[in-house]
Amino acid sequence: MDIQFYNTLTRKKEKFIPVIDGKVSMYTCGPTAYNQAHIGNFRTFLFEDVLKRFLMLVGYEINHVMNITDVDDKTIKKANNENISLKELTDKYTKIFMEDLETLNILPADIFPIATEHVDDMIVMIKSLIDKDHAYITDDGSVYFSIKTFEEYGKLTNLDFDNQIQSERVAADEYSKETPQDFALWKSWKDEDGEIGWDSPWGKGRPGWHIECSAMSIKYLGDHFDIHCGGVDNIFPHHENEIAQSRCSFGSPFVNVWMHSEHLNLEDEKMSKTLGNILSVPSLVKKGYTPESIRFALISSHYRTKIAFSETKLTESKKAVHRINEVYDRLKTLQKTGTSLPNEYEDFVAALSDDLNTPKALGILFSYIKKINKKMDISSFSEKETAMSIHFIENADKIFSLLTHDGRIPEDISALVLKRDKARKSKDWQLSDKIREKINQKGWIVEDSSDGTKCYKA
RNA sequence: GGCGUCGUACCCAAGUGGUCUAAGGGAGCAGUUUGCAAAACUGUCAUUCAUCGGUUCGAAUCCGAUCGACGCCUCCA
Repeated sequence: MDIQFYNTLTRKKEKFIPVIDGKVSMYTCGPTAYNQAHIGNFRTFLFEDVLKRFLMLVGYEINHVMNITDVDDKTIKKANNENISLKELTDKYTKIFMEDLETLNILPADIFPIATEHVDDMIVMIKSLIDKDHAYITDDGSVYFSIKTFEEYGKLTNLDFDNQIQSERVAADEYSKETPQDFALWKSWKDEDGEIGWDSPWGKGRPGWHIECSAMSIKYLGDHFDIHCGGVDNIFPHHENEIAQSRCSFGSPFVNVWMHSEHLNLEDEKMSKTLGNILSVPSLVKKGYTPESIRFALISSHYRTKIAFSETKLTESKKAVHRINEVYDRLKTLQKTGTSLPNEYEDFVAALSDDLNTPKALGILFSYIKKINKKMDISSFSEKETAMSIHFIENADKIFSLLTHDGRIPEDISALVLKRDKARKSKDWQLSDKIREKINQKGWIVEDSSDGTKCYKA
């Protein structure tokens, strides 16, 4: 079955053919380590996670690189404001980022290259761009990429720079540039940078924003790799500039498929610090939303559509996730034989093969669940069917990761549950209700079903 | 000004020329089950796809116009 992905570069869905048969190399733009990543950032990281897991499921070997940006305007400013070293600041937020990834069960990249550890690689690349006349040095020792030397500049963004109305921001920028849209490869040191700076052939300074991704992606994935992802806001200028630098420096095709995820908004508002509506992963978990329901909320819309995020959505997601877990638990109590998969599994894979249509794939999974529940209700479910159902759900879970994996019940709770079961057996309803109340107060829920007593976190 | 996206039930959300009198989830309602409660399971829930025209044997899907929401045009996932 063909896999198709929407390529931002060509603005259409294309058949996915990896550069090397059976292997996929992907680069995903990571965080800038100057604050805690918010739920909107994680929408993108989760899209990338699902993409990667899907490619793994269908048999590809993945080489995944995600950068950590630990030097730019924001990190420098914040470190100097807080009077701490750049490393102190970025280590702190990198650590938090890694923890949040783990919370959401996002598979780690194979390599997380750090920008400041690759300044030499960037300098080599900048040098080659100067040598090839794609870049020029200004009086203050900065280096700029000259966009007019690259014919394809603007292709990714679909912008025509010859007929652009100059925005105020651009016009107000450094006047030493040849063309207003030329972008910095190297920024010369300024007073406000404080201690932060690196030596280069053009004097002390620091790398521009885009060069790190070019240098690091090429270092670890080669100058022609399969997929490069990020949020839509990265299309311009970040990825447009990456293409310009990389292609001009190496003369190679660089990236085959560019994939970008749409934004997540809070209700209708854009998340922003001034509005104070930033949601972090730990803050949602603290409110009682499980990582699984957060995952569901973020993947139940297609990655190229905007999400209006809300707590209502999380509550609904929690119930949907519960439904999957419920049927899985039910299946687990039955005998099974065989290793085959149901026909619906093909539809499931086909949905994901069509530009990673996660909502459709979830729909297929849920209607399958309804079907097998009905069958189980009238107890005409064979051991073979049980096995098929379990395999389908487990395979789907390899991508979505919605089954509750750490449902471990603390000892004091399970002791109470046992005590209550005993009371129920002797029909001491008063005592059993009392214990139930106690368990509820501790934040757990007990339910009596025909399969026995169930207990899970509220 | 340029480039582009979107508008599907009470809410969320697939579907992009015929199998659509439109998948799936949540809510509601009804039933089954149950010591009770909760949960679970089942059934039900859009002759209609922002509006108006057009193309076509056939349109939610293509084209045009209108209305509405939004993104990008060097901070941003």
